Amino acid sequence: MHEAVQQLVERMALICEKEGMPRIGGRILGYLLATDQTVSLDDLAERLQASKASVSTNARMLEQFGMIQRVSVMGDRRDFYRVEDDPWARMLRVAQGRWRDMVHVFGEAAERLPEPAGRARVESARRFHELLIAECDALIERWNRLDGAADEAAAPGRRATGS
Amino acid sequence: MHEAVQQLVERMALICEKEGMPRIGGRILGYLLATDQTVSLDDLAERLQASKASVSTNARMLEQFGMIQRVSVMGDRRDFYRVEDDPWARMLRVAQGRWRDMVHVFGEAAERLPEPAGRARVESARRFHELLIAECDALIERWNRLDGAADEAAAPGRRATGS
DNA sequence: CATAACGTTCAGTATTGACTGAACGTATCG
DNA sequence: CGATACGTTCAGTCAATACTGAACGTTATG
Repeated sequence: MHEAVQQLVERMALICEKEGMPRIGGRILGYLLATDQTVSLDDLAERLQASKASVSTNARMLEQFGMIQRVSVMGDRRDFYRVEDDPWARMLRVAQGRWRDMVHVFGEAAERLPEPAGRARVESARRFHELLIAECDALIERWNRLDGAADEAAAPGRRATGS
Repeated sequence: MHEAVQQLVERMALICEKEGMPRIGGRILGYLLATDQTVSLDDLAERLQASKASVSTNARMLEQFGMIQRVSVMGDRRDFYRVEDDPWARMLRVAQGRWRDMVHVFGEAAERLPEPAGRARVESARRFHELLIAECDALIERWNRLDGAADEAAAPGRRATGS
């Protein structure tokens, strides 16, 4: 395994761990970002030196987050994985969901808290997260324009299909 | 302790835990959001049913994140804590720091990865996070305007100092 | 100067949860 | 229909870490 790939894998492992998700999830994401082929579950387990069980669980979690994609190949019973077309925008969508929960929590608290100042503060927190959600929509839209333009300039007609 | 306060405290505990920080940190933040007084370390420990050691550690962590503020009172040797004026914008600043790290990681990988498609993907990830950082600045600025306006409308000249 | 009231640090404990290996269910092939 | 090759689930293990109680250093106070 190429040294730069390995470095990215390990760094993504630590980054993802800091964000609260399991270390192996970061390794999978890092490896799939680096390679252009769709990789089978067994291959992932072997390359990342992890058990099939762990890779299976974490890959499905990443799929849930919309960051990687399970792809089936005709004539092959194995599952293959590749990174999603735009994993980061999808990641933001997940974050938006969490913020929506916080909006709900703050909204409820803003109505029921005993102290007026506390209510005002929590109401402010609610508005902040609502703004966050709205701005994220705008950000994603802007990113789609930027990203599409840059990719076309760099490599017209991309999306290599791997193996 | 008022039921709504307790509910907010526990929900913030779970939210913060999900984000990867200790549960008691969330409790402290929730309680300080709800109450308008500056609270001593002992009081926090008693109200949240936690040890002084734990509260001390987590309070300093929250202070590091810029979400709460340690305030000293003349004639009193105790430390008091209150929530920062705008904890959420400060939270975003911390997130920006993490994204800057990711920009660095992706930038390095984009130069060294063996496969061209991988390089393009990682370079795209780098650009995305740079956009994220830039947009956050704009968001914070917009929030400052919105928040100031709304607060003035609701309670001209607030920032009650508590006990 | 001794005592008391702080906050912090540290060793120890307990709990969480990530990870593994084996068993399982299922589909494909001979 | 048996055998094989998958992915998933589950019980068990292990490491990380949140949390606690006690000891410590420090500052005020009688």
